[in-house]
Amino acid sequence: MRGVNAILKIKDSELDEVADMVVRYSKQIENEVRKLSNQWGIPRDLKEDLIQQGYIGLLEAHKRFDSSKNTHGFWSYACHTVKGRMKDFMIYSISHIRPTRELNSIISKIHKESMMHHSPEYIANYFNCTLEMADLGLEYIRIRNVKSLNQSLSNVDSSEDLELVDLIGAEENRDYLFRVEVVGELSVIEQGVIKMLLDRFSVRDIIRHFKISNHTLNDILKKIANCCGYDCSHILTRNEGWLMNLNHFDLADGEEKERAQLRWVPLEKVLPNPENPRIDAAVKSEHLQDRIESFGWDEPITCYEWGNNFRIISGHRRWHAANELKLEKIPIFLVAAPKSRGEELERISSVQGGQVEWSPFDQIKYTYDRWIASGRNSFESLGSELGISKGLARSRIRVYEYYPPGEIQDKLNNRMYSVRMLEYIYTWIKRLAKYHPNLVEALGGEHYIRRLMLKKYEARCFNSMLVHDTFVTKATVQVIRDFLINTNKKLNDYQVNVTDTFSVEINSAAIVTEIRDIKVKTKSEARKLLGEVDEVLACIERKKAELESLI
DNA sequence: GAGACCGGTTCTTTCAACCC
DNA sequence: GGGTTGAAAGAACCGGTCTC
Repeated sequence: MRGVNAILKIKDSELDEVADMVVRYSKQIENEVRKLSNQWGIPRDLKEDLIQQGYIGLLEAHKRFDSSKNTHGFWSYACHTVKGRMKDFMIYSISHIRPTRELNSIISKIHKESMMHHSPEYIANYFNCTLEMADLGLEYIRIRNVKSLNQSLSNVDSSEDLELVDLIGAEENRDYLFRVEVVGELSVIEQGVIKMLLDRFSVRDIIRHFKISNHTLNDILKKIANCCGYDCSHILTRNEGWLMNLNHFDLADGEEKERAQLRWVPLEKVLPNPENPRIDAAVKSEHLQDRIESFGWDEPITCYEWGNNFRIISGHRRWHAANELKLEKIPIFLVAAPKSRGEELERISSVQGGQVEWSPFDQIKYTYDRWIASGRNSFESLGSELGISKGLARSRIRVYEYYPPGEIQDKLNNRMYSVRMLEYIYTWIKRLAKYHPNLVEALGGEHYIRRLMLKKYEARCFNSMLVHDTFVTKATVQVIRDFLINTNKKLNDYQVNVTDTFSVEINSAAIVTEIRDIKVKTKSEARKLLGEVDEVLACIERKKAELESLI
C-alpha cells in the first residue's frame, strides 16, 4: 500500500477506513479482473497489476464519493472508476491488439519458460510454432512489459522478499526504478526516451527516432537523472548495435544453420514471391517504414536463391517498406529453396504466422492454391493440413471458384461479406438453377443473379438464415423473379415456411401488407398492375380448386 | 443532454454429427 | 467424400439506466 498511498496522498487518519474498504470490495474487484481476463486473455502477472489498478480506482472514487448525491450505494458509483482504471491500464499495457487463442498460448509459454530474451527463430523452433507467431508473441510481451508495483524482486541480488514498490527511493537497480510512475512529471518525449532506454535501444536509435540532437538527448537524460535521482551515464555507453538482432539466430538444426546465411544484398536483387497469397504488401507499410527508419532492421527478410536473385518467402511487407524508403541494401536470411510448389506454399504459410495478418481473401486464395497444388485432395485432408475444418476448407474453395475476385475481394476484406455468407448465396443460387432453370436462363444466367443477390445482401434483404430457405424451391418463378429484381425486397416478405411434409403456411400477412403498399401514379401503371393482379388471381383460383379437390 | 455501462436479443461463425 | 443441419460460442446491436 505504500506506493498507492504515495500516489493518492492518503492521510494517516484515513488509513483504517481505506483498509476496510479495500477488504470489503476486494471480491468485486477480483470479479472485474476475472471478466477482463476472460475477455482479453491476460497472463497471470498482469492480473496482479489490474487488481492494483482496481484498488487505485476504488480509492479515487472514495475521495469523490458523496453519499447525499448517490443513493445507489458506493460500489455502483465506484465500479465505473474501477473499470475505467483497469481498461486504461490495459490499453496502455497491451495496446489495442487482442491476441488470438494461439498467440496467447505462445505468449504464456514464453512467460513460463522465461524466454523473453531469445530470438524469434529460437522460440519458433523451441515451441514448434511459426516464426511470425514467435515474433508477434515477443512484440506483445514487449509492449506489455510494465512491472507490477508488487512484483517480487527475488531476481535482484540484494532484495530478499522485497517488492518493486519497496524500491521507490532506493539507490540500486536503475532500470527498475525508471519504470515507476515518477515519469508522470516528465514530458511525452522524456517518457518516450525512458521507454526506449529500458527497452535497450541505443542512443543513436533514440536520436533518430525523436529527430533530436545528441546535445538535446544529453539534456533530457540529465533531467531524467535529476528527476529520478540517479546517474544514468552508464546507459550512454550502450553498444550501438544492440538492436540489430541479426546475430541472434540460434537454429537448433545444425545442418540448417550451416545452410542459412545472413547477407546484406542490393534491394533490386530481392524479388517478391508470386505464390504469396497476401495480395496487398502495402498493409501497415507506413508503420513498418517508420519502424525501419527509427529502429533499423530488427528482422531480415527470409529468401532463397533464384538464379542471380533472391525470392522472398517471408517479408513482403518489409520489402515493400524498403522500396518505399528507396533503400539500396537490405538484410536477408538465406534459406534452402523449396523442392516443389506445394512445399513453397506450405513454407510461405508457415513463416507467415499461420496467416494471422492475412486478409480473408488472402486466406481463401491460399486455401485454393494449396488445394490445387495437392492435386485436388479431399477437403478433409486439406483441412487437417491447414488446421481448419473440412467445411471451412470447402467454403473457401467454393467461394474462390465461384466468385470473380473483383466482385468480392474488397468487401470480404472489410468484413462486409463473410466466406460463409458467400457460400450460402452460392448454395441458394445453385438450388434456384436446379428447381427453376428456365428462370436462370431468362435472367441471363447465374452471373446476373449472383450480382443481384450480393446487392440484396448488402441491402440486408436476407441474413444467414438463407441457408434454411425453402422459398427458392417452393415459390413460383414469377415471385422469385420479383424478389430478385426488387433490390430492396426482403426474403422474409416472400418466405413460405414449410413446417412439415404435409402442412404449408403462407405468409399471408406479408402478402396483404405488400399489396396494400402498392401505389400507382399513371394509367399505364394501373393497366400493367391490373394485368399482374389478374395473373395472381388466376393462380389463386387454380390453387383453390386444387386444394378443394383434396378435401 | 451526453456519454458510459449493462444486460438482453439477434445475427454470424464454426464445428461436428449425421445423412446421402 | 461431400452435403446438410443443429448446437454452441462469439460478435454486434439496441434500449434502458445512471452519472456528470
